[in-house]
Amino acid sequence: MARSLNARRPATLASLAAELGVSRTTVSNAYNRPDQLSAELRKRVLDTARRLGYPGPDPVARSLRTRQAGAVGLLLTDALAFAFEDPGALGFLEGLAQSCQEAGRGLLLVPPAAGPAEANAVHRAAVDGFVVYSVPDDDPQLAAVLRRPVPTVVCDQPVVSGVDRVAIDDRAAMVGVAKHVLELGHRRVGVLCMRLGRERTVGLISPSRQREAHSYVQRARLAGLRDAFTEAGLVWPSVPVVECFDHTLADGQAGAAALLDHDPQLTAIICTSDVLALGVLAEADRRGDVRVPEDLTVTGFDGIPEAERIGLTTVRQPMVEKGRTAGRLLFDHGDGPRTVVLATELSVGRTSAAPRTANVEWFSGW
Amino acid sequence: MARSLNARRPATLASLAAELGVSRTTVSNAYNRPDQLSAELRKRVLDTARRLGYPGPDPVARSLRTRQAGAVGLLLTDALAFAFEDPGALGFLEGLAQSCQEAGRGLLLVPPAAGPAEANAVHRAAVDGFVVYSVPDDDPQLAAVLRRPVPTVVCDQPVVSGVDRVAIDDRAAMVGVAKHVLELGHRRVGVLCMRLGRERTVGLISPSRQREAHSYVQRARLAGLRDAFTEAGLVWPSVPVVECFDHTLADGQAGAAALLDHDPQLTAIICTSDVLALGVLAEADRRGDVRVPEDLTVTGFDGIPEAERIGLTTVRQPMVEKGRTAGRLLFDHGDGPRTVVLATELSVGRTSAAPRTANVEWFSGW
DNA sequence: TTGAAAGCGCTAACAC
DNA sequence: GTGTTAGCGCTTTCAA
Repeated sequence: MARSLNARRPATLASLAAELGVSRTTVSNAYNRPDQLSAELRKRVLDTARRLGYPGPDPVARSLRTRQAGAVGLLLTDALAFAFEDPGALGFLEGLAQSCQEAGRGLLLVPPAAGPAEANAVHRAAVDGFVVYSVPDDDPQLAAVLRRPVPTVVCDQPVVSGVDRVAIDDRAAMVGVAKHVLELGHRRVGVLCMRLGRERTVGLISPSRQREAHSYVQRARLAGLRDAFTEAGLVWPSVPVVECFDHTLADGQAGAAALLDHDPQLTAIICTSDVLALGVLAEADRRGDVRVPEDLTVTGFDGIPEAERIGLTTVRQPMVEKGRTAGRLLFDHGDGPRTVVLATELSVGRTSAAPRTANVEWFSGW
Repeated sequence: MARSLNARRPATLASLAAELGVSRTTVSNAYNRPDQLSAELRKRVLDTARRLGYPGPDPVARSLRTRQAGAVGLLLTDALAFAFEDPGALGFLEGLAQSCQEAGRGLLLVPPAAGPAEANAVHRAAVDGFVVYSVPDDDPQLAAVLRRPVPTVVCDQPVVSGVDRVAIDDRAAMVGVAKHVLELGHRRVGVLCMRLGRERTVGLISPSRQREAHSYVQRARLAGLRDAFTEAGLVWPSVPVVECFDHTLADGQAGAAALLDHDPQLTAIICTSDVLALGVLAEADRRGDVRVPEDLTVTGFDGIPEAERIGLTTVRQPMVEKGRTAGRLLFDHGDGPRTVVLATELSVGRTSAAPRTANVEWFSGW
């Protein structure tokens, strides 16, 4: 691509104007304001342009002048490809793409940082605004975005002052899941969560690591569990929590194995995502002697299509709507920074039931 | 967003230089060529920048100067969201995103045309190159891309002179499917294909419409069927072909219904995509009295994950690899225009079998 | 090391 | 309806 990158444009607006013996304004108008010149002159301009191989006004030069890029930048966790494998991210992308299309804006997927901070792709992105989707709190690219003087919308992230935000109430939703599980009578419960920080962690994690998680969403969901468990009289630090590094079924399965090896008596595993929950189901299936929900209750979070299909007990959240809302906030830039909190819904499926040795009597309810 | 779009930058490279009492070159070097000035001066520049709220060199101005945008444009059929709903497009996108990420380039999804040709988003895209994925031959956006003086790669499209291309041999692959079905003994076969043109068509279509299809891929696949059927002694124009407008399971199901209503004696339905084939399976299931493969053989094309899972007979094509190759062609711009044809593989699954009243005897083989 | 000068290609006021 | 003037903000020779 190198050579073509530096290729001279075959013709410019100025050279076209010279060829035609008119001013540059006239040529510019031929493209941008057809009503500002005679149809006949316009045709002559366009014809000559074609003859000279002039492809129309250079987009970059035009952007510099008009201060509009006609595109929004999207910042995602990790690899770009991550977004295409994660059903949740995919829904978000779909919604955002819809908004962009309606607004006639392009959607620029910004590649992750690689190398020195100064070379960050965020600094090179020619965009009118950014959407930041679920990146760690301490992500340097997020910091770079916030420094750029363009409107920004964050999604599934903590509040940033002066920036629009769209989210769900992760914490409350997780409280709902916990209550559901506890009300069924479960007392020996394990938890599977997604990556909390940059480092690859294996096995059980401590409450302090939970609190210090760099992922806002995971932190909030775990906090919801902690609150509900504590309120029910359970000792949260004694609840086994396993962190998965990759957000894949395979990692969820490995996490489930760790959890079940740690305490074979567990009657329920609560997951902070559906993908992980699918991994738990796979592990239960592999073990053979663990039937769901008879022997093990499994819950997820997100409401991805696959979860819906198999009847996973989970929290449905409107992923597509989230993306669409992010776009809307960006394009209908209102007065001050706003936060839109979307509704979620507990969806009780076929993967949760009372434990076999349920002893619901000594649970007094909420 | 309007206000912020026109917002003045809080500071520019020039104002920073003035404030510091140095030249603009020095400030520019502080960002782009750290080795060209003392570490101490550089620090002073960067500190002052932070204090003044200077976010670093403006990406658009820099692009104008360097003639590099640091991004690749992607042109897709129809709606942007299509990319995230269609499993094939998704795989392609994933592969392309990988290439872009490795090359440190952004990936700009160009919104579809809406309105006058002059307002086409292709003309506004600040990119160093384009990838065009499976758009109709007569797409005005494609024409606009080809006029832009940047390298371009087309994928699943006809050859365009002077432009790199990545594809599979759709026709040969479909000949393979047809042979498979014919060798099983099927003679009453129906065909389900994707959209051939811009207009919404319903029901059976004529051979002439097939030949005049604006979708290269569909044209090639149908041609493969025609060739194989003809070679086997069947009369192609008598083979019912139904066109689906939307590439969805629902449309595939409706198409299957049309086909089965037209000829209840069909023993096989060949589809030009897996998604459509899944629709056929759904319709067979709905009818109850049509079992697959006992009563009906169904084949797809693409090898999407869902097809793999249920054991659909189909043609596997490397979608992700296709995307990655497109990126590679763009970034390692070689000598002349090149075409890369990727290999495909017939995958015989559980949805194809001999017809119940098979009369294989009078078929002499190939 | 640093600075001065030149211009990337275009559009928006404003005058004619 | 058309032209003139003045930059948008930056990088890059080249000279000091």
